Amino acid sequence: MSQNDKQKISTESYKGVRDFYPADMAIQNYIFSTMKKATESFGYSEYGASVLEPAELYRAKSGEEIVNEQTYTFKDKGDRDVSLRPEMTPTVARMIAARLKEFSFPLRWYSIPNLFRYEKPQRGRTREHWQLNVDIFGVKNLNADVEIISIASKVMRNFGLKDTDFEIKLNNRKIVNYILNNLFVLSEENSQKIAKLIDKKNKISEEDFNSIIQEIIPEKSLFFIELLNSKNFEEFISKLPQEASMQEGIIEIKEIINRLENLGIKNVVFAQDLMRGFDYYTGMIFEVFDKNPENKRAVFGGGRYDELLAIFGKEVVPAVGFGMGDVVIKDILETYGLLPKIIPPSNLHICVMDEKSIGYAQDLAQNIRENEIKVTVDYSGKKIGDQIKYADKNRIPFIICIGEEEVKTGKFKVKELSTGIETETTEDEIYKIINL
RNA sequence: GUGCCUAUAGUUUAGUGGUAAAACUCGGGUUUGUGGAACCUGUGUCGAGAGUUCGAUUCUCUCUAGGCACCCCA
Repeated sequence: MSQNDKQKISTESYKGVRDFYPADMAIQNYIFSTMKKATESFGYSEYGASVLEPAELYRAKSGEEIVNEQTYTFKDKGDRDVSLRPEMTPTVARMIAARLKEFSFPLRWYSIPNLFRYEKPQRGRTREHWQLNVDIFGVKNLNADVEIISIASKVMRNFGLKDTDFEIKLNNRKIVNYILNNLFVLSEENSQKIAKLIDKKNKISEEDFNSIIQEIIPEKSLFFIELLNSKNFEEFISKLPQEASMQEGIIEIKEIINRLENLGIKNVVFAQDLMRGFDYYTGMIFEVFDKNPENKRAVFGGGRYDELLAIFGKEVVPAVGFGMGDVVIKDILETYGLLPKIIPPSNLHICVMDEKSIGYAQDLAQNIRENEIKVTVDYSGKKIGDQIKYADKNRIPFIICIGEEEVKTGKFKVKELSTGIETETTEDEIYKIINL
């Protein structure tokens, strides 16, 4: 068998998933640690779960078709239907429902799971992505909504984005539902059509938009369009009848915007055209928008979903949360030039002059590492110039050269590559120079 | 999932029906204990498979992957 010329295995990664080479991983780690730090500053605890879930978890919520077409679902050897999780919310809801009696609420939980979706890959749309999920369970009042949006804002700020770079759009399902179901009395089918249409309002022309509205609600299309085009919240509500079932939603929005403003979060606006895909939302919904005029787009969002735990047949637990994907945020940090510079893997590179000195160099490295300095030893046996070149290419800031002299005296020179300055020192004193 | 476009060195790209080029990167070398330079040099079965042809990297088909739009939206 000549395996070499036949049946070569491709070096390509599986369709729609990414390899993370060290440079990519460094960025990924930076993104994750920034997310974690912001979230943990609000006292949230990290949880985790397997990527494998029984497929029925998603069927219960989304219906058979979506499970078959949009998720990775297959049979295991025991004839069970298994899915790779397409989102985290059902998992966390399951975990909480399972131990409802054990917890004292509220629960503040977060996770950065990888999620899978069987979709045709495109820019910014992969088959595997990671998503920060932040949720608070067990708080019925608006304090939870305010807290969740505060965290979202803090994550953005910690990434170095300014409040003027992005906008937090706010709407409320109570208002949306009232308008679609009570005011225009739409069938389920039509209200879904309208919801989708509103969602892509900015993608299609005004004429197309208006004519589709006209088709669905011929008698009241003008009123609908006028309502949707309201310039601000006041104008919007002035056009609506005073109806109790909707007043709640209006009060909530006002209250949330006010309280966030008092917390110094002022880039929050009401947006009557904000819909969001999931239908399990029951109250406040929000979406963070990149205001970059070149590329206005939704970055991430979330909302309140008070009924979701009902699918497990347990008592209902009110919940608010959001999810933030790694692909979009990386994109945005790139456009704003906010990705960190390359972090050197090592602080100190020990160059070795001759074979005999390697043992000494290793021992030295071992001791220097006690001071939390990251040390690499060069075993290449190459010329000293090449060893230094290696350190330079890998952006290792300091080097030491070890040869017969150094082994004999125990003294050596530390060289900082950026300045070329050499300082004579010893094993015990070296941390003073490198920690400079 | 549907339609369209693309695929040449590690990367970005040029090019031709007679088996390929540039820039940068990477590896090796030229100064025998101190780098970022210069110079020399190496690397490709031209995405995979099949067909047309004397001959295919070039034309045709299939597949694979990527991109754009639709769809979907976490």
